[in-house]
Amino acid sequence: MPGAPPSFFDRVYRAVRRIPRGRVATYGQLAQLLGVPRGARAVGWALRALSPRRTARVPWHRVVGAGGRIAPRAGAGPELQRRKLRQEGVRFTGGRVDLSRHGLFP
DNA sequence: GCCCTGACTGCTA
DNA sequence: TTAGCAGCCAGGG
Repeated sequence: MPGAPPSFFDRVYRAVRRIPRGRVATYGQLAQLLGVPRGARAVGWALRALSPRRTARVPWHRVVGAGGRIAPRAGAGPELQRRKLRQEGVRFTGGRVDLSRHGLFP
C-alpha cells in the first residue's frame, strides 16, 4: 500500500519470505539486503517480534546465524528449526547448514 | 528523549 | 575449541 512505508519489521519479513525453499540466509545477509550490513541484531529482534500468526507465513526457520549455525536462542527451539530445514532438503554438516550448497549467496 | 533489551557478529585470550 | 567482550541497529517503556 503506497503511502504507508513498511517498517523495518515488514522489510525483514518480506526478505525472509523471499528465501526459496531449501535455501537459508544468515542474519547478516538479511541485514545487508535491508541496507543495514551491521543490523543482524535488529533482524533477530524483528523475527523475535514475529506473532504466531506471522510465524506461519514467514519461513523464519530459513534464517540461521553466521556460518550456518542455528541460533541457540531460537524462539521455537533450534531443534524445530533444524527439523524443518531437513524436511526441505537442507543438509547439515557438523550441526551447521552447508551455506556453500543452501546459502542464499553460495 | 533516554535507557534497556535482543533468535547477531567478529575479534581476542 | 571454548568463553568473554564490545559494537551495531531498531523497538518498547
